[in-house]
Amino acid sequence: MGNAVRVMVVEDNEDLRLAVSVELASAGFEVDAVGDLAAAHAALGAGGHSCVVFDRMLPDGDSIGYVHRRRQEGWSVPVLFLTARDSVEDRVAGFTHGGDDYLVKPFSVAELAARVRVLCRRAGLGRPSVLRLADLEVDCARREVRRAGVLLTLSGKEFAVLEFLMTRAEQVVGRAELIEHCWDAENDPMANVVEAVVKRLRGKLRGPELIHTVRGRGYRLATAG
Amino acid sequence: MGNAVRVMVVEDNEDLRLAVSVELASAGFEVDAVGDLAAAHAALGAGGHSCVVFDRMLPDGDSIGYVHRRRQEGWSVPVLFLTARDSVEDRVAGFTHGGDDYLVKPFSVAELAARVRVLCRRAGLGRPSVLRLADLEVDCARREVRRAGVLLTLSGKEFAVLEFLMTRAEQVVGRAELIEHCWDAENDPMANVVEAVVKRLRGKLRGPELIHTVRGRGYRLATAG
DNA sequence: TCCCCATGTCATCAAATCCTCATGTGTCCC
DNA sequence: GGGACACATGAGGATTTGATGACATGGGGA
Repeated sequence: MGNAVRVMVVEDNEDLRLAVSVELASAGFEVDAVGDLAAAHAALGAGGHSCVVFDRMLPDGDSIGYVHRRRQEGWSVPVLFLTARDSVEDRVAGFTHGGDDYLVKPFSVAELAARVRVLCRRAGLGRPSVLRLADLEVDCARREVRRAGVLLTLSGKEFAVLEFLMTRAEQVVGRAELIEHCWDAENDPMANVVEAVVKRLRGKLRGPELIHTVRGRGYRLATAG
Repeated sequence: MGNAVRVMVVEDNEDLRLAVSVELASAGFEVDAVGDLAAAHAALGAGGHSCVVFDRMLPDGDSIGYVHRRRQEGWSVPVLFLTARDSVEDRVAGFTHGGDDYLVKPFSVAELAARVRVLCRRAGLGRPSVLRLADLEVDCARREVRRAGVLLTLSGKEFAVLEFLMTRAEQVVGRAELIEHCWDAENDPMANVVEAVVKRLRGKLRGPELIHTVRGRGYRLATAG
């Protein structure tokens, strides 16, 4: 979800880029993939990546030089180089120029995923993803909810419903949609489960009402009218 | 010479052991070299090593199993495996069992030195060997835990679980994740092993509760909330 | 070898959670 | 005003989940 660890892949060969991206994504990473140094530089500027996988040779330059320069500016995101060369000098060069690891082509994507995991662990884990509305904060990663700064303790269902309403803030969410997303696909609850949960939620979300009911259509999370 | 970085080499082939030792020594490391797991275990007991180079197969056992077991006890010194095998599964297995890097024979001693340097740097800069949360201190290197300054004696499992929770402080850690990291890969989800260990931990960690259970999701180490 | 302690297992307890039902309240349309 | 409808509310009970204590087992050290 929102708080996945984010990884950048810089590789000009499209097939390889795709294969690597797919593997890393299926390993649970959030992946950005670009084809040259210029694009990488632009995307990295925003920050937020826990690790970067660089092909050594790119259409607009050698990535080792790029990394070396950025290291001198204090850039510290872990880097893994993919290199076609197999000479020892090259390997050592990669390390001494700010690389944290390298992999020689051809390599296994599974192995790449394992190495990236190690590097990311080292870099610390991803940033919190927190949804906000008025004085309400929903931290999806930590499963925490705060209203006006105070921590609320919600049950699983309560959190699930609130989180879903939050992702659809300002929109009307129907009962069917809510059931579909927050309940297991089997239950055909005749009873008013949703109303019950919403009531408990309202009880815990003290303060100005945020969950508005739209008669005949569902609920809507919003600050005002 | 007193404060040189200290490295352990565990390799049964004498020629190779000598070659590696000489190279690492000339690279500025202080080197201890032994030929089997038993000797390694004895020498490692004293602590003080920043990195260990393990041959995969040793006369008295497979070093991967050894490292995996020690990781579960909370041992955290970076490890590099030397392996004759070149299959991808073996490589990945090395990582998931607590290895930080590996090298396939035949390898260049210069490259080995480069990798060892990286591992030692990681050990030094990476995470501090003592983790803190409120009045709780977990010294990963010494395997010591203090609460409000008083030393607690924890069993291996207890320490492993606490350390893992500590590295994920403030986050919710699921039972599966816990089992994956602190137990051998087989264990059935039948019994409540985790609950048992957590209970014992709570019993020893006197004072304000630090291990909070998040119903339906797992445990969370935190000061409040 | 024997004992002790760490660890895993089981049975049982306590509590949180969630669903259901019965009923109350408001709204809209005739 | 009176239904019909949609939602709100509150209580009770069933189910799930974690906590706890007792016990079995087994490996390591004295």
